[in-house]
Amino acid sequence: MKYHLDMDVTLLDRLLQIGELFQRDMARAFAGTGFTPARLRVLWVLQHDGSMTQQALAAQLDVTPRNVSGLVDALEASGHVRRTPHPSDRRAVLVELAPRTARIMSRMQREHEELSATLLDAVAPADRAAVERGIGAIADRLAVLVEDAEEGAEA
Amino acid sequence: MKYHLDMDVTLLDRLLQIGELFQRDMARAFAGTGFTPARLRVLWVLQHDGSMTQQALAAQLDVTPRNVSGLVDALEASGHVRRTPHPSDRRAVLVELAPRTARIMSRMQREHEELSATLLDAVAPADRAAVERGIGAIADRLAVLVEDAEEGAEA
DNA sequence: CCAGATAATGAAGCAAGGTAACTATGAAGT
DNA sequence: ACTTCATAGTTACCTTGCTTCATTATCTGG
Repeated sequence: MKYHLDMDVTLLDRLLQIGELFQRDMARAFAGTGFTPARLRVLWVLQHDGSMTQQALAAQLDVTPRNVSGLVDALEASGHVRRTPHPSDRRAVLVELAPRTARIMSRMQREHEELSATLLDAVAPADRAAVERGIGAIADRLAVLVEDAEEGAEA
Repeated sequence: MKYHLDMDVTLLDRLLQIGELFQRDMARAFAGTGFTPARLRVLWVLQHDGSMTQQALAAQLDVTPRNVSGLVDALEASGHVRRTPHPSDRRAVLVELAPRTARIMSRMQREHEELSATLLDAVAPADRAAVERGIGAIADRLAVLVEDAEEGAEA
């Protein structure tokens, strides 16, 4: 009841639809858990790259350090993350995932891979290789276009 | 500097990357114009389906009527939209696109189609048909999965 | 050893988007 | 006619994510 698939559906329409569906599903899956998108990104980076200082987190997430403070505050209050003193720099803290949360993230990673397989399974076998190549090519092309646009906007 | 494309990049990773790139580009393109995603969706629906009441807009956009009020407030203040009295219901107002904004939306539609063509152009010619079929199949499968999940969550 | 950079936080604020409770109007049944 | 109920919008308030500016504590290089 939300997609007007009547006429002229472009490739881009479909890709946007996919993006929107992902967002909707994320929002539903984490509703009421206290996991917001920004907080999930923090957890994701910690899972992927291990403990790090808030400065490093800010750089990875491309947000201000002040912001990371707030996000880590929330995650620490809910027990998903711990602040431990940095071994060699008493100004800094190391943010690390709580073991329980690390397990949650691993499970999410697994579900992520399963979903990927399920989606590929929806594609006709003869088309799969082409789809994987094609989506990669589209992502790369789009990355270049967006980067160029951003550089142009700075000037 | 934000995508870790090192190992094990799944199809889903690529699709998520594409979604994120779109969002980034949208955010950049409309920064400073007062067009936010929610407001753009309002304009899009008005362009596509013509003038309607705020209730109808709320239903189309799947947001609360209150929210539509705020969005229309902002769009009216910037002159992109007009509120006119409903001819037969004095409670309701009809929201209509300003002509100038309708032209802007048409231009966006054209750019949208151009971008779609550009992205398809990045795909090897021999893969194009398969990619179009495949992305359609993925979008459909994902739509079913998300809807099922939402129904399951209600129960 | 001190001048300046750096890590984190406190205080305040902004824009976007959301819900809940309220007012005004319409519609339907007796 | 009039009571009841549904509907259209809006006023008030909350949360999230993010920002800037100022402050404290610590590190580092001349």
